[in-house]
Amino acid sequence: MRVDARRNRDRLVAAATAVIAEQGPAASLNEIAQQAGVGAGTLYRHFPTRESLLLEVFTTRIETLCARAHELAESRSPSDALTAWLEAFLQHCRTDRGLAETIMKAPSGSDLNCAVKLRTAGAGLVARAQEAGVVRAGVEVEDILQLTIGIALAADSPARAERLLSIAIVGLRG
Amino acid sequence: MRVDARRNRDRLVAAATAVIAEQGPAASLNEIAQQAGVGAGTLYRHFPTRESLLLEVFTTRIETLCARAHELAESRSPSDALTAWLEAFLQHCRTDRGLAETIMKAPSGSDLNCAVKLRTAGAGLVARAQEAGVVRAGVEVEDILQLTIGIALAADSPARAERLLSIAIVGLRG
DNA sequence: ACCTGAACACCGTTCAAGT
DNA sequence: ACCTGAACACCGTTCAAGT
Repeated sequence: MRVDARRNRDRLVAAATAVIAEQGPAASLNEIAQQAGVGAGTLYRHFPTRESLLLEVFTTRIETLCARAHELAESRSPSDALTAWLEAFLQHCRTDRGLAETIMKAPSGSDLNCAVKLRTAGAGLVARAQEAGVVRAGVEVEDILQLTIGIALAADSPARAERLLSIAIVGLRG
Repeated sequence: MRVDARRNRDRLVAAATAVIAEQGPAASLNEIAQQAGVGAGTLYRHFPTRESLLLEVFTTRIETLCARAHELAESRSPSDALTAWLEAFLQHCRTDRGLAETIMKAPSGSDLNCAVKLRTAGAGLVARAQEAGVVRAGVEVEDILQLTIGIALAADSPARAERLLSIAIVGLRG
């Protein structure tokens, strides 16, 4: 990769992070390119779809969540660890609607590994919770993630989101 | 209301129904106006926001759901009635993403009475279910509707949606 | 190889001009 | 009173032309 290409890519991600934080995940791609000091075509070469750009922007946040999963697995009971992690995930999805929507729409066989990482991190917590009998057998990580994302998208207030998540968690026990 | 105004309004709703069925709730308003044989300005006079047009289009469907609530309340047990109604609601939201999103975004104090009607119809079923001990006290209709809408929005397949709803219903019992 | 930026076909929304 | 439709400022996306 040529040095100027690398530099342009970095600038695009930085600009996208700033603009998306302001305008949300539907932010204008032209504006992102302009703010990065780059032609529109360059943005499209580096990121052929909007989703690919969004996933790049969210990578840091997703990695934070994965790290949190490992911390919780070591420091808390199976039940507490899963609950705390889902609450953290819910917060992220709510402060960043783009995160929720992007993960939701990412095809399950996606080669974009950050969504995969998230599923893997969650799977550990879920398995522990199932062994402890807090989550009934047959429930998949994917079920739990989608349920949490749905709550993040549909809840009309933070308090409601918390409440719906706790209802969902009770439901997981069977 | 002048007769031509009335006629234009009807044509707009008919055109919107057709176009939205094809293109989803983000369908082009210009195209709807054009297909209705009407100027763009006329659409805006009758429906100042996209949401107001969407709610008009969905009114029929929402009334169907309300009627179903009353039928179920008379013919089934409290538990079955609520479950069956939520399944019907889930189906509607999934076949018509616009329905889910529109209801979700409709301000709770909205004067658009179709969303209110839906809440009222649901409230009867929820109250019965609570008396029967199938839904724990403290849960609001609004909680249940938002949870179901969230599931409709986030689930990646019909089978998943069904599964998530049944998890949620278990959670409602407390 | 990589980048630029004008060009294209759209979008929502407004508003002077018509009837 | 109500409607029309051209006009405006956008949008995503492409692609010839440049370095």
